[in-house]
Amino acid sequence: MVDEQLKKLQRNGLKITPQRKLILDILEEFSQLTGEEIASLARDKQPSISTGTVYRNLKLLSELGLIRNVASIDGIRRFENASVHSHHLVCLRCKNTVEIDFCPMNNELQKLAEKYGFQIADHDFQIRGYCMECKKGA
Amino acid sequence: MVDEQLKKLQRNGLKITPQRKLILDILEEFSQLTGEEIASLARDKQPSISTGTVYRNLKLLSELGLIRNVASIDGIRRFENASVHSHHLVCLRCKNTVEIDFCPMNNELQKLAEKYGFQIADHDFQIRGYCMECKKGA
DNA sequence: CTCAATGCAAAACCTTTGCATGGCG
DNA sequence: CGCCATGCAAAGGTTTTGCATTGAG
Repeated sequence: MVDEQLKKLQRNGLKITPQRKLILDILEEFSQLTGEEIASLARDKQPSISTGTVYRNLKLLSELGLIRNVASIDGIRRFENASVHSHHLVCLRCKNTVEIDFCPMNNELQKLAEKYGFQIADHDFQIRGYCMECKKGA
Repeated sequence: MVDEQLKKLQRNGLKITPQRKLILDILEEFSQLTGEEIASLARDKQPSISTGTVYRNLKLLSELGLIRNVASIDGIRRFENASVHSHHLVCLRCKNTVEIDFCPMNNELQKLAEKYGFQIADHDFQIRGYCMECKKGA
């Protein structure tokens, strides 16, 4: 996992525990996982980990900005590693993601928002479909 | 509400009930509502409506494509009317939305996706922040 | 009339929380 | 060692479901 993440924990007076490492590791490997999925993957590696701990840490890590909730068209809450500002291609089948070097946010859009007196906080852009592997099997 | 929506119900052998009309009406007026909020607004107009009916219909109308789940960074599931392809400015406080005439999807992006062997199904773009009214009060 | 849809209430799910115990710094 | 974090289990909130009844076509 990214060392910076652990340092950020420490800087905030929080402890580095095996459980937190594990969660960060999982979100390093996969993106777009639900709380349940993360808990399940965590249990595979450390059976004693409790669901409460997983959710508590997901919340805490979100607040620290290390991970984030992501948009999802199906309405299901998922998490991803927040180490980069990025937009994704998300595979609807395997849930794997491909980062794309494209951000729709631009000056034109900023001005458009201002025209409505709207103050932008953040944005989200997501492209959903099927990755190369899953396209084959479909 | 949009008459087309009712026809689509009929075309699928489904019935037009006061409850369904009500839900569509509510999502005509407001966007970005949670299931609970919709149920609550529905109860205001028709106290006898049951939560089960609301959720059953939200699911059914989603499957028909009349409404859709929307992305939300806070992980909370919301619904909106699917009558138009649109992108929004969403106010984080009052939940009102402003439609913007801007779609990030373009040829460049299509090609980028193809480069990864990715087959695009749909996409979602959302700008969050504060509307004119809520900005004042903040 | 008939079958789909509703209301009601219980169940299922996911997430959060209180409390005693354990373990990182 | 002290205090934060964990595990456990119970509580909370939202969504789903079974069943008898109602009502749209």
